[in-house]
Amino acid sequence: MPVASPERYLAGLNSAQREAVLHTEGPLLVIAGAGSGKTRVLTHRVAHLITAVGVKPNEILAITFTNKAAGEMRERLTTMLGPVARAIWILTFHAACGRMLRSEAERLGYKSNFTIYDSQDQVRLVKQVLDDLDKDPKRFVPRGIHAQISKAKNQLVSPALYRERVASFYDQTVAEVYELYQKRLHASNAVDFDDMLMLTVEVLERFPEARKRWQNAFRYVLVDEYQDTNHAQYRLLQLLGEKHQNVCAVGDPDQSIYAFRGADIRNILEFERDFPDTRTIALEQNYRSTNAILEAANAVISCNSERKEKRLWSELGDGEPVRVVEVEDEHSEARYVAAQIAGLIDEAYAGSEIAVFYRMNAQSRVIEQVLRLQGVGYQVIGGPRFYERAEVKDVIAYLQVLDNPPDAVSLLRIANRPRRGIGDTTLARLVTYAEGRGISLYEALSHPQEAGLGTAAVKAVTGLANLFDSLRSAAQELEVPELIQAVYDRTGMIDAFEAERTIEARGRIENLEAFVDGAREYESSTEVSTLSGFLQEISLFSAQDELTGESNVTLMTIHNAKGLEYRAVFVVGVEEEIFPSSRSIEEQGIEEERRLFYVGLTRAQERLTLTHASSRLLWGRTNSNLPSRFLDELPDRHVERERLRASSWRNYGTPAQTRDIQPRVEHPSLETGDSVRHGTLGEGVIVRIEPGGLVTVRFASDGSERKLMLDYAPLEKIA
DNA sequence: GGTAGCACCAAAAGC
DNA sequence: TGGTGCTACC
Repeated sequence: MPVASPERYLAGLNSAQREAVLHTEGPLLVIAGAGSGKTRVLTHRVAHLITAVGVKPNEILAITFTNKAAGEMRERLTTMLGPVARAIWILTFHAACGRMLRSEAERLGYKSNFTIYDSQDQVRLVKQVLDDLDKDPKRFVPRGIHAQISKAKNQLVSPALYRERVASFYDQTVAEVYELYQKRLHASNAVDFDDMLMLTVEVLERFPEARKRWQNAFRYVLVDEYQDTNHAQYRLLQLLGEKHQNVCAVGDPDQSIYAFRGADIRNILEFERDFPDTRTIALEQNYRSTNAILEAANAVISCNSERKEKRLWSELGDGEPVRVVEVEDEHSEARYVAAQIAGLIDEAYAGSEIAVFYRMNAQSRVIEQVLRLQGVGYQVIGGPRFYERAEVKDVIAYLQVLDNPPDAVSLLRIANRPRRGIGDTTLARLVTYAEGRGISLYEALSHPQEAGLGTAAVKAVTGLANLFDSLRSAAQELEVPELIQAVYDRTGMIDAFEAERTIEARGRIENLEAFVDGAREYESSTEVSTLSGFLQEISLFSAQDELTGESNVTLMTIHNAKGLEYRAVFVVGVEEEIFPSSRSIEEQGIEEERRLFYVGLTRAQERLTLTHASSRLLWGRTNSNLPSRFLDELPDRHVERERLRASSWRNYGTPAQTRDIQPRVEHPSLETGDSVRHGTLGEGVIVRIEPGGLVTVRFASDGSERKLMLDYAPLEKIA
């Protein structure tokens, strides 16, 4: 069994890191620059608390934002400490709140097996409520209203408080919707994602016994990515840390990029004010990138005024200069990036060590096209998540109704899926009837006649009620995977997809099968397998762990890239209106945009290339964008700027040119160092040959370097 | 009650 | 340009 000894684990740390590990008592703020070994500090600190300070594992609460981060931390601690690591509370904000809330749910009138609604469910519920209140859905867009409600909850604004603060007619409507929305959730024994935080805070604030219980439970609290916390999360930490004051926040204000979803950078900037006698430690030594890359990043971020001064440095040498390349349009940009990637792979970079970042998902398409054409393996991170797929959500909705029958949103979702003749009219009647009688929609299913339904509808609804009866008794006897199978069989979901006979339906069936596999995994990984337990687990799970790509080049938005690193990074579309985005320019969000750019730059270990196009087709329109202002903020040192000649690129990478079999053959007769003669430019020397038939020639006449396409340039070798 | 076709709109995304 | 959500029609 691996046991960490202080000598061993302290030896691998620099002095700032060591101090952060050893300063165990009282509030601690660790400003951790990109690549400065933040996770190392967190894990070592926990190990130190347990092995040297003698803290019990279950007295430590380590909070992250993502399941992935929590999983990684647990894994590393298991390596260091062995099985005791299992008892530490290493959880996401939501999972931690979920645990506390389940055991305190009764205080707020919920049952502990409450259902958790994701954002899709939330919007559906808002829609229903708007409908019931007879609001014009054009004036009051469900998504927009939901955003308001979510924002209010993040700020711990209850429906009552919201109503007090109403400042416009629109607000007035939101207040009405918010109130009814919250009542509906409660009636369904359901909470939404935002409630998990807000209600946990409410329990801790309103019930002193609960507050004492959890304050005593956690002697030490650690939070990762503190710069991304919103007000509710901030308040939660205050409450939990109030007694022991052993709150350790780790984060980097320069990497705060989630204001748009409620994160408040002031939480980290004002931590020292909020927790008196805070010790602050800055980690500035970077173990990831060359100095060329860090100097570029430092120069850009220093243009922000809302920050804590910090300067990253590394011992990894200057490295290759950062390259800024101007291309003609998004197609030549894609071809250029593809050619460069091919070159890196020739230089023995693995595909998985290379990434392409963009500001918005829509930019990935062109890049994907060219990479496919070039035969370069790639994976795109982002896009629809497994558990958000419609068919998967359908099964989950069935399971949720079985587990928690009052859950009306789930019941409405699957009442007519697959089609069984229960339309909107029928459902509306049932809903009205249920409300009139003060019963749940589920109970109303057993009284179709009383609800005033026609003969056909009565038959259909009775069929549904019977289906649920049969599934509920199945749920008593079967394990989760078998129960899911029973849902497939008795609802005819799979049959319905099979009848479609389309590729799309095939894919849906595969997803449903994968879902059963997921349930099997759950069953084997837990001691007591229950339906409730399974649902709780998956409702907080979401795929960010698709990042396991083998040898593939990775394509993703910069937001997705946070926390990751690659030997070579390309950032495309570094143009005004794109990056910074037009919205951020209008709304004065440039500082956050600059931080996002900074996050992108600091992902690179060795090579960093930034491209911008002089024109670009976006949303059916061609725009000419200026190079991004961020490019002007780069230093001259270690930065190389070049412009690709349009003509050399026009046809590169198009199907006729594609070398399918041997995509990267070099021109056989030329090597670096060869002398060549160009038809119009005269004599020169080859300084670089890149795959894709690209050569760089330094011309003797003026010493200038030009990038040329071998296939087109009038070049001949001279002796 | 189901579906085809059209109009509309457009960032980023964790749980 | 491409995906989505609603209206009009079968």
